[in-house]
Amino acid sequence: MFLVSLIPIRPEGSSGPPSERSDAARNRERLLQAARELVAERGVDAVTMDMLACRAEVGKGTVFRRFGNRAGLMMTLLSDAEAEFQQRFIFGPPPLGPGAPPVERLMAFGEARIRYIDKYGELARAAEHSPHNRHAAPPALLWHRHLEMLLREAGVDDPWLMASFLLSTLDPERVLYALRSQGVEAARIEAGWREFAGRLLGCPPGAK
Amino acid sequence: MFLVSLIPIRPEGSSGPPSERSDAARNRERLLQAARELVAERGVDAVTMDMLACRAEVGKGTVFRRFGNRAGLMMTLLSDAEAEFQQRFIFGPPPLGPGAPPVERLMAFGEARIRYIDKYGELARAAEHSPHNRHAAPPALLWHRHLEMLLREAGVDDPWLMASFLLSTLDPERVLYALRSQGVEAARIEAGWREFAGRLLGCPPGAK
DNA sequence: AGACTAAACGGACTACGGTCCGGTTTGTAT
DNA sequence: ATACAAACCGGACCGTAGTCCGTTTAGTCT
Repeated sequence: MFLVSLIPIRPEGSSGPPSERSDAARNRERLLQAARELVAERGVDAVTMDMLACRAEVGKGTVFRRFGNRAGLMMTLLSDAEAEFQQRFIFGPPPLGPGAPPVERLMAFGEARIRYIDKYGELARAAEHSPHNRHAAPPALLWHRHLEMLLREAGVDDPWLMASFLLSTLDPERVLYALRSQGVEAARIEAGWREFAGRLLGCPPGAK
Repeated sequence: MFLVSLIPIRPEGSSGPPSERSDAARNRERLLQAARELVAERGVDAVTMDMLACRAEVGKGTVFRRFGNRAGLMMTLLSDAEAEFQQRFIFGPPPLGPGAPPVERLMAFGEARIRYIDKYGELARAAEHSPHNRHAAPPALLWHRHLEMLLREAGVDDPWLMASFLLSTLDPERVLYALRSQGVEAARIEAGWREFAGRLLGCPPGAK
Protein backbone atom coordinates (compact mmCIF):
# COMPACT_ATOMS: atom_id res chain seq x y z
CA MET A 1 0.00 0.00 0.00
CA PHE A 2 2.62 2.53 0.92
CA LEU A 3 4.74 1.37 -1.99
CA VAL A 4 2.09 2.50 -4.39
CA SER A 5 2.27 6.01 -3.14
CA LEU A 6 5.97 6.12 -3.93
CA ILE A 7 5.30 5.62 -7.60
CA PRO A 8 4.05 8.79 -9.22
CA ILE A 9 0.64 7.89 -10.57
CA ARG A 10 0.50 10.69 -13.06
CA PRO A 11 4.03 11.36 -14.27
CA GLU A 12 3.13 14.28 -16.46
CA GLY A 13 6.56 15.84 -16.24
CA SER A 14 7.35 19.04 -14.43
CA SER A 15 5.45 21.43 -16.69
CA GLY A 16 2.00 19.93 -16.27
CA PRO A 17 -0.66 21.86 -14.39
CA PRO A 18 -0.37 21.34 -10.63
CA SER A 19 -2.31 18.14 -10.14
CA GLU A 20 -5.42 18.00 -8.03
CA ARG A 21 -4.92 17.75 -4.32
CA SER A 22 -5.91 14.44 -2.80
CA ASP A 23 -8.64 15.85 -0.58
CA ALA A 24 -10.09 17.65 -3.56
CA ALA A 25 -10.16 14.44 -5.56
CA ARG A 26 -11.77 12.56 -2.70
CA ASN A 27 -14.46 15.21 -2.33
CA ARG A 28 -15.14 15.23 -6.03
CA GLU A 29 -15.76 11.52 -6.03
CA ARG A 30 -17.97 11.78 -2.97
CA LEU A 31 -19.96 14.55 -4.60
CA LEU A 32 -20.45 12.75 -7.87
CA GLN A 33 -21.54 9.57 -6.17
CA ALA A 34 -23.90 11.41 -3.86
CA ALA A 35 -25.33 13.34 -6.80
CA ARG A 36 -25.98 10.18 -8.77
CA GLU A 37 -27.65 8.58 -5.79
CA LEU A 38 -29.85 11.55 -5.12
CA VAL A 39 -30.87 11.87 -8.74
CA ALA A 40 -31.74 8.19 -8.84
CA GLU A 41 -33.71 8.35 -5.61
CA ARG A 42 -35.63 11.58 -5.93
CA GLY A 43 -35.37 12.80 -9.49
CA VAL A 44 -33.28 15.62 -10.89
CA ASP A 45 -35.66 18.44 -10.11
CA ALA A 46 -35.94 17.53 -6.44
CA VAL A 47 -32.21 17.55 -5.78
CA THR A 48 -31.01 20.72 -4.10
CA MET A 49 -27.45 21.83 -3.65
CA ASP A 50 -27.75 21.80 0.15
CA MET A 51 -29.04 18.27 0.01
CA LEU A 52 -26.09 17.23 -2.09
CA ALA A 53 -23.56 18.89 0.20
CA CYS A 54 -25.14 17.19 3.16
CA ARG A 55 -25.23 13.75 1.59
CA ALA A 56 -21.63 14.03 0.44
CA GLU A 57 -20.66 15.28 3.92
CA VAL A 58 -19.04 18.30 2.41
CA GLY A 59 -19.51 22.03 2.77
CA LYS A 60 -21.77 23.92 0.43
CA GLY A 61 -18.91 26.07 -0.75
CA THR A 62 -17.13 22.96 -1.94
CA VAL A 63 -20.06 22.02 -4.13
CA PHE A 64 -20.12 25.36 -5.85
CA ARG A 65 -16.35 25.61 -6.15
CA ARG A 66 -16.38 22.30 -7.94
CA PHE A 67 -19.28 22.79 -10.32
CA GLY A 68 -19.83 26.52 -10.51
CA ASN A 69 -23.59 26.23 -10.32
CA ARG A 70 -26.44 23.80 -10.52
CA ALA A 71 -26.28 23.55 -14.29
CA GLY A 72 -22.57 22.79 -14.07
CA LEU A 73 -23.27 19.91 -11.73
CA MET A 74 -25.84 18.43 -14.08
CA MET A 75 -23.50 18.95 -17.00
CA THR A 76 -20.85 16.99 -15.14
CA LEU A 77 -23.27 14.16 -14.53
CA LEU A 78 -23.95 14.11 -18.25
CA SER A 79 -20.36 14.47 -19.35
CA ASP A 80 -19.86 10.85 -20.30
CA ALA A 81 -22.99 10.74 -22.40
CA GLU A 82 -22.14 14.09 -23.90
CA ALA A 83 -18.61 13.02 -24.78
CA GLU A 84 -19.94 9.93 -26.47
CA PHE A 85 -22.45 11.98 -28.45
CA GLN A 86 -19.70 14.31 -29.57
CA GLN A 87 -17.51 11.43 -30.62
CA ARG A 88 -20.32 10.06 -32.70
CA PHE A 89 -21.04 13.14 -34.71
CA ILE A 90 -17.41 14.12 -35.14
CA PHE A 91 -15.68 10.80 -35.74
CA GLY A 92 -18.40 8.18 -35.86
CA PRO A 93 -19.85 6.33 -38.84
CA PRO A 94 -22.20 8.02 -41.31
CA PRO A 95 -24.80 9.32 -41.55
CA LEU A 96 -24.12 11.03 -38.22
CA GLY A 97 -20.37 11.11 -38.67
CA PRO A 98 -18.38 12.27 -41.69
CA GLY A 99 -18.94 10.62 -45.04
CA ALA A 100 -22.59 11.31 -45.67
CA PRO A 101 -23.94 14.38 -47.48
CA PRO A 102 -24.67 17.37 -45.23
CA VAL A 103 -28.44 16.99 -45.38
CA GLU A 104 -28.29 13.48 -44.07
CA ARG A 105 -25.79 14.38 -41.40
CA LEU A 106 -28.07 17.19 -40.34
CA MET A 107 -31.05 14.89 -40.16
CA ALA A 108 -29.06 12.35 -38.18
CA PHE A 109 -27.81 15.03 -35.81
CA GLY A 110 -31.29 16.19 -34.91
CA GLU A 111 -32.50 12.66 -34.57
CA ALA A 112 -29.64 11.74 -32.25
CA ARG A 113 -30.12 14.85 -30.20
CA ILE A 114 -33.83 14.25 -29.77
CA ARG A 115 -33.12 10.72 -28.59
CA TYR A 116 -30.54 12.08 -26.20
CA ILE A 117 -33.06 14.48 -24.74
CA ASP A 118 -35.68 11.78 -24.53
CA LYS A 119 -33.23 9.55 -22.73
CA TYR A 120 -31.74 12.02 -20.26
CA GLY A 121 -34.82 14.19 -19.88
CA GLU A 122 -34.76 16.34 -16.79
CA LEU A 123 -31.02 16.04 -16.58
CA ALA A 124 -30.48 17.47 -20.04
CA ARG A 125 -32.87 20.29 -19.25
CA ALA A 126 -31.23 21.12 -15.96
CA ALA A 127 -27.79 21.07 -17.55
CA GLU A 128 -28.81 23.86 -19.90
CA HIS A 129 -30.59 25.89 -17.27
CA SER A 130 -27.68 28.17 -16.66
CA PRO A 131 -28.82 31.66 -15.70
CA HIS A 132 -26.53 33.53 -18.09
CA ASN A 133 -24.19 31.74 -20.43
CA ARG A 134 -26.24 28.83 -21.71
CA HIS A 135 -25.29 29.43 -25.28
CA ALA A 136 -21.66 30.04 -24.50
CA ALA A 137 -21.13 26.68 -22.79
CA PRO A 138 -18.56 24.49 -24.56
CA PRO A 139 -20.97 21.76 -25.71
CA ALA A 140 -23.41 24.29 -27.14
CA LEU A 141 -20.58 26.00 -28.99
CA LEU A 142 -19.45 22.71 -30.43
CA TRP A 143 -22.91 21.77 -31.63
CA HIS A 144 -23.25 25.17 -33.17
CA ARG A 145 -19.95 24.96 -35.00
CA HIS A 146 -20.85 21.53 -36.27
CA LEU A 147 -24.19 22.62 -37.68
CA GLU A 148 -22.61 25.73 -39.10
CA MET A 149 -20.09 23.61 -40.97
CA LEU A 150 -22.76 21.31 -42.37
CA LEU A 151 -24.87 24.24 -43.50
CA ARG A 152 -21.89 25.92 -45.12
CA GLU A 153 -21.12 22.71 -46.98
CA ALA A 154 -24.71 22.66 -48.15
CA GLY A 155 -24.30 26.14 -49.56
CA VAL A 156 -26.65 27.93 -47.22
CA ASP A 157 -26.40 31.69 -46.79
CA ASP A 158 -25.58 32.86 -43.28
CA PRO A 159 -24.83 29.43 -41.84
CA TRP A 160 -24.17 30.90 -38.41
CA LEU A 161 -27.68 32.21 -38.08
CA MET A 162 -29.29 29.12 -39.57
CA ALA A 163 -27.37 26.97 -37.13
CA SER A 164 -28.74 29.10 -34.30
CA PHE A 165 -32.26 28.62 -35.56
CA LEU A 166 -31.82 24.89 -35.88
CA LEU A 167 -30.28 24.58 -32.45
CA SER A 168 -33.09 26.47 -30.81
CA THR A 169 -35.35 23.83 -32.26
CA LEU A 170 -33.48 21.21 -30.26
CA ASP A 171 -33.71 23.04 -26.96
CA PRO A 172 -34.29 20.44 -24.22
CA GLU A 173 -37.03 22.45 -22.60
CA ARG A 174 -39.03 22.66 -25.80
CA VAL A 175 -38.45 19.08 -26.81
CA LEU A 176 -39.37 17.84 -23.36
CA TYR A 177 -42.50 19.94 -23.38
CA ALA A 178 -43.61 18.18 -26.52
CA LEU A 179 -42.53 14.76 -25.29
CA ARG A 180 -43.75 14.87 -21.71
CA SER A 181 -46.46 17.51 -21.47
CA GLN A 182 -47.98 17.08 -24.89
CA GLY A 183 -47.46 13.36 -25.15
CA VAL A 184 -45.87 13.50 -28.58
CA GLU A 185 -43.90 10.35 -29.36
CA ALA A 186 -40.19 10.73 -29.97
CA ALA A 187 -40.49 9.11 -33.39
CA ARG A 188 -42.87 11.82 -34.54
CA ILE A 189 -40.52 14.57 -33.44
CA GLU A 190 -37.61 12.87 -35.14
CA ALA A 191 -39.57 12.49 -38.37
CA GLY A 192 -40.63 16.11 -38.14
CA TRP A 193 -37.06 17.19 -37.70
CA ARG A 194 -35.92 15.19 -40.69
CA GLU A 195 -38.57 16.82 -42.82
CA PHE A 196 -37.66 20.21 -41.41
CA ALA A 197 -34.00 19.74 -42.24
CA GLY A 198 -34.79 18.26 -45.62
CA ARG A 199 -36.99 21.15 -46.66
CA LEU A 200 -34.46 23.60 -45.40
CA LEU A 201 -31.69 22.20 -47.54
CA GLY A 202 -33.89 21.94 -50.57
CA CYS A 203 -34.48 18.21 -50.68
CA PRO A 204 -37.67 17.09 -52.41
CA PRO A 205 -40.13 16.95 -49.50
CA GLY A 206 -41.35 13.47 -50.27
CA ALA A 207 -37.87 11.93 -50.47
CA LYS A 208 -36.91 9.60 -47.66
CA MET B 1 -68.77 62.84 -4.24
CA PHE B 2 -71.20 60.65 -2.43
CA LEU B 3 -73.65 61.03 -5.28
CA VAL B 4 -71.27 59.30 -7.59
CA SER B 5 -71.24 56.22 -5.49
CA LEU B 6 -75.01 55.95 -5.82
CA ILE B 7 -74.75 55.49 -9.55
CA PRO B 8 -73.59 52.03 -10.49
CA ILE B 9 -70.44 52.64 -12.50
CA ARG B 10 -70.46 49.27 -14.17
CA PRO B 11 -74.08 48.26 -14.75
CA GLU B 12 -73.28 44.84 -16.09
CA GLY B 13 -76.56 43.33 -14.98
CA SER B 14 -76.91 40.82 -12.22
CA SER B 15 -75.15 37.91 -13.90
CA GLY B 16 -71.79 39.55 -14.46
CA PRO B 17 -68.79 38.37 -12.49
CA PRO B 18 -68.57 40.13 -9.12
CA SER B 19 -66.68 43.28 -10.01
CA GLU B 20 -63.32 44.10 -8.57
CA ARG B 21 -63.30 45.62 -5.13
CA SER B 22 -62.26 49.25 -5.01
CA ASP B 23 -59.20 48.69 -2.85
CA ALA B 24 -58.08 45.95 -5.20
CA ALA B 25 -58.42 48.26 -8.18
CA ARG B 26 -56.53 51.00 -6.40
CA ASN B 27 -53.71 48.64 -5.49
CA ARG B 28 -53.52 47.30 -9.01
CA GLU B 29 -53.03 50.78 -10.36
CA ARG B 30 -50.44 51.55 -7.74
CA LEU B 31 -48.58 48.37 -8.56
CA LEU B 32 -48.59 48.93 -12.29
CA GLN B 33 -47.40 52.49 -11.95
CA ALA B 34 -44.69 51.53 -9.50
CA ALA B 35 -43.60 48.68 -11.76
CA ARG B 36 -43.32 50.94 -14.77
CA GLU B 37 -41.33 53.47 -12.77
CA LEU B 38 -38.95 50.88 -11.42
CA VAL B 39 -38.41 49.31 -14.81
CA ALA B 40 -37.69 52.72 -16.28
CA GLU B 41 -35.32 53.65 -13.49
CA ARG B 42 -33.35 50.50 -12.94
CA GLY B 43 -34.02 48.11 -15.79
CA VAL B 44 -36.19 45.01 -15.85
CA ASP B 45 -33.64 42.59 -14.48
CA ALA B 46 -32.90 44.72 -11.42
CA VAL B 47 -36.51 45.00 -10.30
CA THR B 48 -37.38 42.64 -7.48
CA MET B 49 -40.81 41.78 -6.22
CA ASP B 50 -40.00 43.12 -2.74
CA MET B 51 -38.86 46.37 -4.25
CA LEU B 52 -42.10 46.64 -6.16
CA ALA B 53 -44.24 45.89 -3.11
CA CYS B 54 -42.35 48.49 -1.16
CA ARG B 55 -42.61 51.21 -3.82
CA ALA B 56 -46.30 50.57 -4.28
CA GLU B 57 -46.77 50.62 -0.49
CA VAL B 58 -48.44 47.28 -0.63
CA GLY B 59 -47.80 43.89 0.94
CA LYS B 60 -45.81 41.29 -0.91
CA GLY B 61 -48.72 38.88 -0.87
CA THR B 62 -50.75 41.41 -2.82
CA VAL B 63 -48.18 41.50 -5.57
CA PHE B 64 -48.22 37.76 -6.04
CA ARG B 65 -51.99 37.49 -5.71
CA ARG B 66 -52.31 39.97 -8.52
CA PHE B 67 -49.74 38.66 -10.97
CA GLY B 68 -49.08 35.08 -9.94
CA ASN B 69 -45.35 35.36 -10.40
CA ARG B 70 -42.65 37.55 -11.81
CA ALA B 71 -43.32 36.48 -15.37
CA GLY B 72 -46.98 37.34 -14.91
CA LEU B 73 -46.08 40.83 -13.82
CA MET B 74 -43.89 41.38 -16.86
CA MET B 75 -46.57 39.93 -19.09
CA THR B 76 -49.02 42.44 -17.67
CA LEU B 77 -46.62 45.28 -18.38
CA LEU B 78 -46.44 44.04 -21.96
CA SER B 79 -50.13 43.40 -22.38
CA ASP B 80 -50.84 46.50 -24.43
CA ALA B 81 -48.01 45.82 -26.84
CA GLU B 82 -48.95 42.18 -26.99
CA ALA B 83 -52.58 42.96 -27.73
CA GLU B 84 -51.58 45.27 -30.51
CA PHE B 85 -49.29 42.64 -31.99
CA GLN B 86 -52.10 40.10 -31.90
CA GLN B 87 -54.49 42.51 -33.58
CA ARG B 88 -52.00 43.05 -36.34
CA PHE B 89 -51.45 39.44 -37.28
CA ILE B 90 -55.08 38.47 -36.87
CA PHE B 91 -56.97 41.43 -38.32
CA GLY B 92 -54.35 43.78 -39.68
CA PRO B 93 -53.33 44.50 -43.26
CA PRO B 94 -51.28 42.03 -45.30
CA PRO B 95 -48.70 40.67 -45.42
CA LEU B 96 -48.91 40.19 -41.65
CA GLY B 97 -52.67 40.04 -41.56
CA PRO B 98 -55.01 37.98 -43.72
CA GLY B 99 -54.93 38.39 -47.47
CA ALA B 100 -51.37 37.45 -48.30
CA PRO B 101 -50.20 33.91 -49.12
CA PRO B 102 -49.12 31.83 -46.11
CA VAL B 103 -45.40 32.05 -46.87
CA GLU B 104 -45.47 35.79 -46.83
CA ARG B 105 -47.56 35.91 -43.69
CA LEU B 106 -45.11 33.57 -42.05
CA MET B 107 -42.18 35.75 -43.06
CA ALA B 108 -43.97 38.83 -41.80
CA PHE B 109 -44.83 37.15 -38.53
CA GLY B 110 -41.24 36.27 -37.75
CA GLU B 111 -40.08 39.69 -38.78
CA ALA B 112 -42.64 41.40 -36.56
CA ARG B 113 -41.84 39.17 -33.66
CA ILE B 114 -38.11 39.79 -33.95
CA ARG B 115 -38.75 43.52 -33.96
CA TYR B 116 -40.96 43.13 -30.94
CA ILE B 117 -38.21 41.30 -29.09
CA ASP B 118 -35.65 43.86 -30.14
CA LYS B 119 -37.92 46.62 -28.90
CA TYR B 120 -39.01 45.17 -25.58
CA GLY B 121 -35.87 43.17 -24.90
CA GLU B 122 -35.44 42.24 -21.27
CA LEU B 123 -39.15 42.67 -20.68
CA ALA B 124 -40.09 40.14 -23.34
CA ARG B 125 -37.55 37.72 -21.97
CA ALA B 126 -38.72 38.11 -18.40
CA ALA B 127 -42.33 37.67 -19.44
CA GLU B 128 -41.56 34.24 -20.83
CA HIS B 129 -39.38 33.19 -17.93
CA SER B 130 -42.11 31.31 -16.18
CA PRO B 131 -40.77 28.33 -14.28
CA HIS B 132 -43.31 25.80 -15.56
CA ASN B 133 -46.00 26.75 -18.01
CA ARG B 134 -44.24 28.99 -20.50
CA HIS B 135 -45.64 27.24 -23.50
CA ALA B 136 -49.12 26.99 -22.09
CA ALA B 137 -49.49 30.74 -21.57
CA PRO B 138 -52.32 32.26 -23.62
CA PRO B 139 -50.16 34.38 -25.94
CA ALA B 140 -47.86 31.46 -26.75
CA LEU B 141 -50.86 29.29 -27.52
CA LEU B 142 -52.26 31.92 -29.81
CA TRP B 143 -49.00 32.33 -31.72
CA HIS B 144 -48.78 28.60 -32.05
CA ARG B 145 -52.30 28.26 -33.39
CA HIS B 146 -51.66 31.04 -35.86
CA LEU B 147 -48.49 29.46 -37.23
CA GLU B 148 -50.18 26.09 -37.30
CA MET B 149 -52.97 27.51 -39.42
CA LEU B 150 -50.55 29.14 -41.85
CA LEU B 151 -48.55 25.94 -42.20
CA ARG B 152 -51.66 23.89 -42.76
CA GLU B 153 -52.75 26.31 -45.47
CA ALA B 154 -49.35 25.87 -47.04
CA GLY B 155 -49.84 22.14 -47.15
CA VAL B 156 -47.17 21.18 -44.65
CA ASP B 157 -47.28 17.79 -42.97
CA ASP B 158 -47.62 17.89 -39.19
CA PRO B 159 -48.25 21.63 -38.91
CA TRP B 160 -48.43 21.41 -35.12
CA LEU B 161 -44.87 20.22 -34.84
CA MET B 162 -43.55 22.59 -37.45
CA ALA B 163 -45.19 25.48 -35.67
CA SER B 164 -43.41 24.40 -32.49
CA PHE B 165 -40.09 24.35 -34.29
CA LEU B 166 -40.65 27.75 -35.79
CA LEU B 167 -41.74 29.24 -32.50
CA SER B 168 -38.69 27.96 -30.69
CA THR B 169 -36.69 29.90 -33.23
CA LEU B 170 -38.36 33.09 -32.01
CA ASP B 171 -37.67 32.48 -28.33
CA PRO B 172 -36.80 35.84 -26.74
CA GLU B 173 -33.83 34.44 -24.89
CA ARG B 174 -32.26 33.10 -28.08
CA VAL B 175 -33.04 36.14 -30.16
CA LEU B 176 -31.72 38.46 -27.48
CA TYR B 177 -28.56 36.41 -27.19
CA ALA B 178 -27.90 36.98 -30.87
CA LEU B 179 -28.90 40.64 -30.73
CA ARG B 180 -27.22 41.71 -27.52
CA SER B 181 -24.45 39.26 -26.76
CA GLN B 182 -23.39 38.47 -30.29
CA GLY B 183 -24.04 41.89 -31.72
CA VAL B 184 -26.05 40.63 -34.66
CA GLU B 185 -28.17 43.37 -36.20
CA ALA B 186 -31.93 42.89 -36.15
CA ALA B 187 -32.10 43.25 -39.93
CA ARG B 188 -29.84 40.26 -40.41
CA ILE B 189 -31.95 38.10 -38.13
CA GLU B 190 -35.09 39.19 -39.91
CA ALA B 191 -33.58 38.40 -43.30
CA GLY B 192 -32.42 35.05 -42.02
CA TRP B 193 -35.87 34.27 -40.77
CA ARG B 194 -37.42 35.17 -44.08
CA GLU B 195 -35.05 32.85 -45.85
CA PHE B 196 -35.68 30.16 -43.29
CA ALA B 197 -39.44 30.41 -43.74
CA GLY B 198 -39.12 30.63 -47.50
CA ARG B 199 -37.00 27.51 -47.79
CA LEU B 200 -39.30 25.68 -45.45
CA LEU B 201 -42.34 26.35 -47.56
CA GLY B 202 -40.57 25.52 -50.75
CA CYS B 203 -40.09 28.97 -52.17
CA PRO B 204 -37.18 29.45 -54.53
CA PRO B 205 -34.41 30.54 -52.17
CA GLY B 206 -33.37 33.53 -54.22
CA ALA B 207 -36.86 34.96 -54.54
CA LYS B 208 -37.47 38.16 -52.64
C1' DA C 1 -76.63 52.64 11.29
C1' DG C 2 -75.14 47.90 12.39
C1' DA C 3 -74.14 43.31 11.43
C1' DC C 4 -72.23 40.04 8.42
C1' DT C 5 -69.38 37.72 4.78
C1' DA C 6 -66.34 37.14 1.27
C1' DA C 7 -62.58 39.15 -0.67
C1' DA C 8 -58.36 41.33 -0.13
C1' DC C 9 -54.43 42.55 2.63
C1' DG C 10 -49.64 42.38 4.54
C1' DG C 11 -45.59 40.83 6.18
C1' DA C 12 -43.40 37.03 8.57
C1' DC C 13 -41.76 32.73 6.87
C1' DT C 14 -39.70 29.10 3.85
C1' DA C 15 -36.72 27.21 0.29
C1' DC C 16 -33.19 27.61 -2.65
C1' DG C 17 -29.12 29.22 -5.34
C1' DG C 18 -25.09 31.40 -4.77
C1' DT C 19 -21.15 34.12 -2.15
C1' DC C 20 -17.58 35.00 1.31
C1' DC C 21 -13.91 34.50 4.31
C1' DG C 22 -11.50 32.71 8.49
C1' DG C 23 -9.67 28.33 9.47
C1' DT C 24 -7.65 23.84 7.94
C1' DT C 25 -5.14 20.53 5.08
C1' DT C 26 -1.90 19.11 1.63
C1' DG C 27 2.32 18.89 -0.65
C1' DT C 28 6.95 20.68 -0.73
C1' DA C 29 11.23 22.79 0.38
C1' DT C 30 14.68 22.85 3.87
C1' DA D 1 11.04 16.64 11.41
C1' DT D 2 9.65 21.36 10.65
C1' DA D 3 8.17 25.33 8.37
C1' DC D 4 5.64 27.31 4.93
C1' DA D 5 2.49 28.77 1.05
C1' DA D 6 -1.02 27.63 -1.77
C1' DA D 7 -4.99 25.29 -2.34
C1' DC D 8 -8.93 23.84 -0.30
C1' DC D 9 -12.69 23.49 3.06
C1' DG D 10 -17.07 24.49 5.50
C1' DG D 11 -20.91 26.68 6.89
C1' DA D 12 -22.68 31.22 8.14
C1' DC D 13 -24.62 34.60 5.37
C1' DC D 14 -27.27 37.03 1.61
C1' DG D 15 -30.84 38.07 -1.92
C1' DT D 16 -34.83 36.62 -4.15
C1' DA D 17 -39.15 34.13 -5.54
C1' DG D 18 -42.97 32.39 -3.72
C1' DT D 19 -46.33 30.75 0.34
C1' DC D 20 -49.27 31.09 4.43
C1' DC D 21 -52.47 32.64 7.54
C1' DG D 22 -54.29 35.83 11.06
C1' DT D 23 -56.25 40.47 10.37
C1' DT D 24 -58.62 44.14 7.95
C1' DT D 25 -61.86 46.12 4.81
C1' DA D 26 -65.36 46.79 1.13
C1' DG D 27 -69.80 45.89 -0.16
C1' DT D 28 -74.46 44.15 1.08
C1' DC D 29 -78.46 43.01 3.58
C1' DT D 30 -81.60 44.17 7.32
